[in-house]
Amino acid sequence: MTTTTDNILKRNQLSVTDSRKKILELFTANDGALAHSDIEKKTGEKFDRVTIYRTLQTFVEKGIIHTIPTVDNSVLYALCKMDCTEGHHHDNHVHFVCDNCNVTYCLDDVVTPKVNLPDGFKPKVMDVVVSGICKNC
Amino acid sequence: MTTTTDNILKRNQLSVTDSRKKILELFTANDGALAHSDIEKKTGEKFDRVTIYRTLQTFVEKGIIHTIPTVDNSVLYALCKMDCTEGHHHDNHVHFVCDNCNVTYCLDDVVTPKVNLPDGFKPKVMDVVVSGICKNC
DNA sequence: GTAACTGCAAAATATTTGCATCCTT
DNA sequence: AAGGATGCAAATATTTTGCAGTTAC
Repeated sequence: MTTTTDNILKRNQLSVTDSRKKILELFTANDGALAHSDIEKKTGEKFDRVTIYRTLQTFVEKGIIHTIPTVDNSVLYALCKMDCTEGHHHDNHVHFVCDNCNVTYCLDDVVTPKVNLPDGFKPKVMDVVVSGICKNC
Repeated sequence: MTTTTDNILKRNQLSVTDSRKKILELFTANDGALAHSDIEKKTGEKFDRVTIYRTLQTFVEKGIIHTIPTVDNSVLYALCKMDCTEGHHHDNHVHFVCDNCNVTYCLDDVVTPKVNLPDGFKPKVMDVVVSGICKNC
């Protein structure tokens, strides 16, 4: 049987390995964003730290996941839900960070609003980070 | 003669030292955001790396500067233009990163738009990061 | 003079690279 | 079998901490 994670990997011309499957599963199973350390914990330290770095980097390059800008400058990753392609990531995204439980949500469905920039600034990509209280708190 | 930077420091109950004056000057003289490494370079490595870390941290705590969320997770700092007070930073901000010259601008004057979040999400603070081409490129 | 700030050394963390071995195709 | 992926070791880079000496007030 071919699982969803296998498909995602194959579609991106990546060989299907234990670490990639497991890490990708974490993302599909979770609607929150994950930090490198979360992944280490949730995989039970089964994989080398270096492997996790390389796997995440590969996934970002392929457009499977993307990094989330955070105010405290921790590094967070979340699944790309739609048309992200290698190299360029389609990110008109809204991210939500809960002040209480500290989970970061990637709200792909929320439409990003327009902003009026000063003269001379030409916008291309926009990332929005909202913080507050989430639906589960 | 009392300079502006001196005033800012005094207003925040910080003693006026060389490093603090110089680093604060960099921020007031620049409309872009600064990374730790920028500060090292622009001060001509005159101050210890540790002093810069501590100075920046102090400024953030006092609400003189704030960190900017970046997609590539580098750590950037910019001046707070208005009513930021100790502990809590008033940040309905728009930040603009130029794809060309790579400068980050802190557009305090731009009004942040409203977004419609899914049920149960209560927004408090919103940070917007726009990238594209800036007025000088 | 005293409290606060700085610089140096070193510890703790985080990230990257090289290479030999193992696994996927 | 061949190319790519992993794990280990080690090199770098980044950030934090402790402490003694110096400076601002």
